[in-house]
Amino acid sequence: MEPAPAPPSGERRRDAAATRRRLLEAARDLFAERGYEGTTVRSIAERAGANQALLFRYFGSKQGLLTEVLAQGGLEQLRTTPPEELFETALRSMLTRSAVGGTEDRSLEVYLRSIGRGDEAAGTLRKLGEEYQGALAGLSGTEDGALRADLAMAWLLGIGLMRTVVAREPLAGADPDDVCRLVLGTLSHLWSASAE
Amino acid sequence: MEPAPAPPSGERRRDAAATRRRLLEAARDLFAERGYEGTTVRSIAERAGANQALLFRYFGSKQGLLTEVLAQGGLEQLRTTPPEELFETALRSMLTRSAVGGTEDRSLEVYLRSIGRGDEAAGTLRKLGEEYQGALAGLSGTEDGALRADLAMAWLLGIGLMRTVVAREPLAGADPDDVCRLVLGTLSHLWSASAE
DNA sequence: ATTATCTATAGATCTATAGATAATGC
DNA sequence: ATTATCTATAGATCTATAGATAATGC
Repeated sequence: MEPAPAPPSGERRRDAAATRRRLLEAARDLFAERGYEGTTVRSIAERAGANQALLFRYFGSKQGLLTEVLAQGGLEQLRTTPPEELFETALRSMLTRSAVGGTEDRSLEVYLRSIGRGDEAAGTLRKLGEEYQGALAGLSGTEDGALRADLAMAWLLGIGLMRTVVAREPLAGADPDDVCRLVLGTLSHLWSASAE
Repeated sequence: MEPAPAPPSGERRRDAAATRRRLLEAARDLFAERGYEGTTVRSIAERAGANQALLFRYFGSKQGLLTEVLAQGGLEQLRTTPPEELFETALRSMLTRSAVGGTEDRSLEVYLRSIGRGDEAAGTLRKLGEEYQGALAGLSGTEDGALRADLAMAWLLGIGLMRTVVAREPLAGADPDDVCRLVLGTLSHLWSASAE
């Protein structure tokens, strides 16, 4: 006999590891939807179907939970993509939010929603940004490659901001291919243009 | 005899209009620095050198104060600037935060720092965005002018995000003229490029 | 017996209001 | 007398903790 393979819904077997995982996923989603400060620990616990006190038992504090959420979402994609494809890859993944419920990376959304007080998540995103910058800076042959890389990243963040946070039409509902074509076509001038 | 022309610092003459104005300016600056929700009414009153209860007397609520801050700033500039200069004006005012204490427009900063939390302030802020879109949409002769306007605004916000929030070099410390030249030069292709 | 989970609550916010006080103008 | 300003506090949050309860494994 297998020992209760699938917990019947409504009832749940005691399992600290699983509860911890549910809390982590609930936090990731709520932080991404409402931002760090806009999310209460009680709402996280409720979505995870857990008691609110467990959050502190397992993560110490709300801040500790954020740290772990961002640590889990990774730089993996960045390191396995060649620089010349990097911008397009990042842009596309921001335009098409794959709706998988699993271990989706939503750290960029979390960051975008938590902008208000930079001290919370800024440090973590700064690291991510540096890696992107380093990879993109070489794309332009010019001396100010790093500045151009920053500007490209700024556009990427801005598009994410307008789409997922502001959610304004027509950008929010636009075909990713159309957006890609416009942005990549325009950006090609940024890489190659002289300083004039 | 002039009736107390300049109030000696430390002492202040009773003046409801002036107090109201000071509250408005303090709110504008704090909202721009910390976002709407990150700012407490007490901190606004303190910076304005006024009692916290006066804020509610003069503006009804914290939300009402935000509405007035945005009305005085962004909307006015928006309506008095011709569309073809609008983007550059907004970009420059975001790049060079003129340190005047007067009626500076900081609505984009407020927008940037507050839009994350999709609750109270969102509605008021969304209106500001729509006005910008409407003004910019006409710049491109193409059918998808609104989309291109959104993309331009996305870049504007993204640049503000990278400069004021992420504060990453070299963008944060770059010469505003250099940034303007690169961005405007690149964007000109966005307005004119065909859909390909 | 161990420990995952829950109850109850402390303590620190924050917005907003009611009513008192005191500086102004007539 | 009018009204700008201040005091005091209600009422509604929110994070975090201490200690009780109860489901598990030996």
